[in-house]
Amino acid sequence: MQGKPTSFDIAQLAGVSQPTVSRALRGNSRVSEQTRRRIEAIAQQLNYKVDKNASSLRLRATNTLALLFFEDPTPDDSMINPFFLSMLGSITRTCAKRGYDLLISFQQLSSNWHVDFEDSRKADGIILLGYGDYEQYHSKLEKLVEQGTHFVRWGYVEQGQPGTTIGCDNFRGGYDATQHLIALGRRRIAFVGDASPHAPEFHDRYRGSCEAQRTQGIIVDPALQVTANTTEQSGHDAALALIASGTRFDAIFAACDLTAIGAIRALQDHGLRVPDDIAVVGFDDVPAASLAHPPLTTVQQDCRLAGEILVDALLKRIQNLPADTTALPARLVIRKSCGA
Amino acid sequence: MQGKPTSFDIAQLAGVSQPTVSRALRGNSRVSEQTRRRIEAIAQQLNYKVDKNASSLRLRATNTLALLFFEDPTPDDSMINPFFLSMLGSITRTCAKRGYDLLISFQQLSSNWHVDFEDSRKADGIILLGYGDYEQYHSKLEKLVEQGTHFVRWGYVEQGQPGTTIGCDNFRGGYDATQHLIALGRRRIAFVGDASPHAPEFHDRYRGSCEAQRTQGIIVDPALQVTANTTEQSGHDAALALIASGTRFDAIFAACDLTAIGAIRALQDHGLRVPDDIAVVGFDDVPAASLAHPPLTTVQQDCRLAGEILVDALLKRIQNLPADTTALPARLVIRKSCGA
DNA sequence: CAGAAAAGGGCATACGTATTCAGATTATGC
DNA sequence: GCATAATCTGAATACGTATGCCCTTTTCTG
Repeated sequence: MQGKPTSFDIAQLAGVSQPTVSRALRGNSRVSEQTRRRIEAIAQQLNYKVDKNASSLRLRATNTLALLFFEDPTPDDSMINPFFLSMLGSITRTCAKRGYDLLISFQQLSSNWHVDFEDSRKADGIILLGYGDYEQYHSKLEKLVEQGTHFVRWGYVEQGQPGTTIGCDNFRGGYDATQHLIALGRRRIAFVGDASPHAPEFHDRYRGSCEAQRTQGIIVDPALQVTANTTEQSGHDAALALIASGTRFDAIFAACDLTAIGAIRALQDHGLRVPDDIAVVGFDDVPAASLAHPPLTTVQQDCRLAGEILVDALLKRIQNLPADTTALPARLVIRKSCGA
Repeated sequence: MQGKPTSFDIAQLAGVSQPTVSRALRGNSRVSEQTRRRIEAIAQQLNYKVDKNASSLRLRATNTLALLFFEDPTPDDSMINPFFLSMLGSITRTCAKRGYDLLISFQQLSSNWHVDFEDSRKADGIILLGYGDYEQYHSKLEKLVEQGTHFVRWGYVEQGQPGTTIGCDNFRGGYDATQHLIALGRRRIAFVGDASPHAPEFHDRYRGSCEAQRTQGIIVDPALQVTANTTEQSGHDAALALIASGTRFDAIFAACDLTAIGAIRALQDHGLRVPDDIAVVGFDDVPAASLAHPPLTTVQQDCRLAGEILVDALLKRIQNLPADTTALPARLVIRKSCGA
């Protein structure tokens, strides 16, 4: 025997056949306790590990999940939205707990990811993470369903969508954030983010914000909606545009924390005090939110829970059990930036 | 044919044998251009993908790398050092560029990671990332070498270590950071971080700092070294301890940015102005560093470059080519927190 | 104590691909 | 025109594991 030992090597040393080794190590009840122990001892001694490739080939299952990140607008290498990074941490850990390996991959939304991982049997199922143009996304999801690929998705939650989606209650988050600003006496609340239906999560946050305003008798001014993507730079630029427009405003609800942080920087650069002159609320509660100056009030998405639910939902789907599309609660975290 | 198509299915439709399909799709020159095209067309049409498990089994190569994170002290789920997250981004992208998949896994330094991934043929090699007690680490590295496992490591750079290590010039980084503080007129420079040889990266940063001080005729006061780990909380606590000790100090060099940020918070909570009263320099240049208030002067490690080099070095090792242990330059990034 | 059932283990084979070796066909050189 | 080389393709097989099926031995059961 040279190279890594195989089940045949173990079998020979244990004086049994190869199938017996396989059965023993997999816990098949048809091998006696005594034999099993002997085999296990020898396997351990030789540092034998089951060859995952051969095993997966035979079992038609890889015990591996694939995590696909989409980054539509950012050809820039370095930046990953910290919110997704936090989720990644939770997903990784949950996979480990469940005995699965995790394959990760960054994809352009436009590429052919939807016909790769499972078709080549690299993974038993895939988790989709990321923002992007929903139209483009949606059609690919349908293809995944059609192919019978197992997948779950983090994002915009709507019953009747293809597959299982886990997301947060963006509408409610937007509502609560805005409600908070109103309670602080703010009346001219700007929305910095993509309010178009192409970005349904952000669209929902915006809708929630509008609803809260209407409930309080505030007439929503379209001039207060400034489009930005999820980067700090974009938030900075949008805030500058807002200031330049001359529209009066006393608060900003930003579609995500990075945007909010960028906006705060722009405000401060213009001598506006946060929160005294302009109150700001973000969304996500990324680690940087509490570090911002002033600390950012934001709507927290529970990454840890989300990661767990995503993985568990996917595992259910892999076993062909039903897994429901679910909206997790969004929780307002009040910090200093919205005023006392 | 039911289920996913195999090379036999393609062969039948193309009127050739299975081996010909395999050869055609792998670009073996011994199949005619015409035949290849026909086979490729049919494969595409049926959405045929090579079964990775079967392929890997046969080729004894997986086209997959494994990334192992160590988190020694942190049983806390949520926190991953953002520096490593940045590196993760770069590693992932480089893997993709090189046509490799990436398997990621979080491990306790004490677990048996060193006999898992490659033995079970899940990956062709592994990348090790993370801080931890070097003693424990070192012995496992030796075992990896002994087993012939392909690996590269990010961390403390020293010629003659087992395997290939890529790291940054921590000594130089510490030197430059401290030199900068001295140039600003600071003379009582505290080090917040683990200065023990068990944490050789940080130890080197400390040594560099001491060297810079000595060069300028400053006598290093051991009372100014306060131990902390890499978390914000720990930096906060260490700064409090330093203040409580009554030792006079006018600057802090923190072993990493999170520690620095925590320390700044503690200083500010005590009414000390940063940088006016106490100048602070960090290490890593994580995204949060520029967001901190005031923006943090720090020593940048080039994550993007590091990730690329790690992957490429590992690929070399997998091909049994030499891959040198390398120290990348550390670059001081001056921001506001160290005074004008 | 006979017959049946249960327990334990081996034989053969399948999973899907890639390569070695040999055969077949066509082109080339003299 | 024949030998030789060059080009293309197929048959057989190996990679390492897991399981259906069958056979042997032991243990019940009445």
